[in-house]
Amino acid sequence: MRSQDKEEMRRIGFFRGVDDPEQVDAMLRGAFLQRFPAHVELIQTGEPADFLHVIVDGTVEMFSGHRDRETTLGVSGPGDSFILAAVLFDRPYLQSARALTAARILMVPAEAVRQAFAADAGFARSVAESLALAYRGLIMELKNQKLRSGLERLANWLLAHDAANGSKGRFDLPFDKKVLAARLGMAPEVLSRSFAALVPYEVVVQGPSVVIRDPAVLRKLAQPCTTIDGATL
Amino acid sequence: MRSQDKEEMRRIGFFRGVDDPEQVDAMLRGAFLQRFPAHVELIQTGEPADFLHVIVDGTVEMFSGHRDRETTLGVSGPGDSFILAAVLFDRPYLQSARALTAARILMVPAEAVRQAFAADAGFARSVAESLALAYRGLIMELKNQKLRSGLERLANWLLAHDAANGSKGRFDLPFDKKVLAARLGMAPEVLSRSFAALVPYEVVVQGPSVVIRDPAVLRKLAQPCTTIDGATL
DNA sequence: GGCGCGACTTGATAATTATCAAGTCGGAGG
DNA sequence: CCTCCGACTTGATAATTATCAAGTCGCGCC
Repeated sequence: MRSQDKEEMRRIGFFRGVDDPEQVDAMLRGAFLQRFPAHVELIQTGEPADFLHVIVDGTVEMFSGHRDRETTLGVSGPGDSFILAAVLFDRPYLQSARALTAARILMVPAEAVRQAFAADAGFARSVAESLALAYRGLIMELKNQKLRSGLERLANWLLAHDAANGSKGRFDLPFDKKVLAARLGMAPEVLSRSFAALVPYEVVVQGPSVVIRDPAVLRKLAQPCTTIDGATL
Repeated sequence: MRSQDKEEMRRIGFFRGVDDPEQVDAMLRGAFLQRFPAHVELIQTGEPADFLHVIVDGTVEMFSGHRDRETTLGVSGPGDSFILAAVLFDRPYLQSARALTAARILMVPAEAVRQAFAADAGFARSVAESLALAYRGLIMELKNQKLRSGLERLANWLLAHDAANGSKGRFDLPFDKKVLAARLGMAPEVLSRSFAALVPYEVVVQGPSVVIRDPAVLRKLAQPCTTIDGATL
């Protein structure tokens, strides 16, 4: 890793909680900062967790398949990492990852992460906090999946995405509809029909462009709830 | 808490990773060891996380509702706790808990847990490991829910439960079928029909008694997979 | 011991979602 | 600039699941 890249990596959020800067250097010593084009698979389900991947730039889709089906478990961005739990226990990945856009990924050797975890209390706490946040997100997602219909999930996703982007009532979908469908747990055809079903609720879609003309009406259908949709921290 | 109870509580698995025994004493100082009868709701979704609950004896159902639906997110037993993530961040519970059997629950004040987390590196690591384990369990559960049909989930649950109980090919369901249905993400009527659908796969059910006459046949339908069903550690 | 309530099963129907097929359109690569 | 491939939409049908209703059975409480 180039000196100037190392300088930049020292400052990323992932290392912020580390007490001893020497631990950050130890983790960076064997690390790679890799640039990937879109569509590349970064890790695969079932593979041993040799690296912790930290997203510096770009968007990554976490997904997995079983038999002839595939689903998207989450979409991650800068500051997120994958997969801490697999690295901590030195167990195979339970998910695959694919770059949705061009991405820069810091790949930290798993052993170095475990050593820092064992040696640095601040880092251990930081890891615990990341895992707690991820855990809460998954509980919300599982509730979303089990307690709501596909249409409700879409409506709530639209409202949450709008809120996270300044509540302007209009935005472009950040990724393909195929990915959004998988993320919401439905087939692409069903997402298409769900968007059509939202027309009476003043939602206008043209390609990736979405306009929510009357959020209050959509909210009536969606019935958002902080324990499923809320910001976790 | 009685002296002898305190002695017993010092030794539970939850405190095993703590470096400084004084931290365990500090957590136990304001703690309660409470006995609850079956059916009692121990915590409710949306409530502030004032205590960390550790199950000493008994079985607890983690569940949540939305609008007029309810689902079971997990069933926990001795050694498990709830809910670490809420306590760490001092955020409301995202799940409710109900005793399925009579239970003894150690209730540790949340503030004391946070103080020990900040002060004791061994405890912080132990918390991180618990959260990592729980996280992996949830990923498997979300995959189970999104990638399999209800019948497949039941078949895999039966095989996993049998394997966890000595692979004798016969066992009694550990809780009501209503709870199992909710746990698997289906209505009780659908569970009933799913059991009936398993008759051609040599599964015999009488009340809570289940016999798996030919595990190989059931496995053919279930298609178990370590990244969805496997033991996590 | 009897009564009442909730778990469970079964039947019927509605709703939701998946799958298959066919066609359009846009973007990427040659 | 043209061609090809994949995303997306629309139509049709199958599969899965939810919901409602009604009846049975077992357990707990009085």
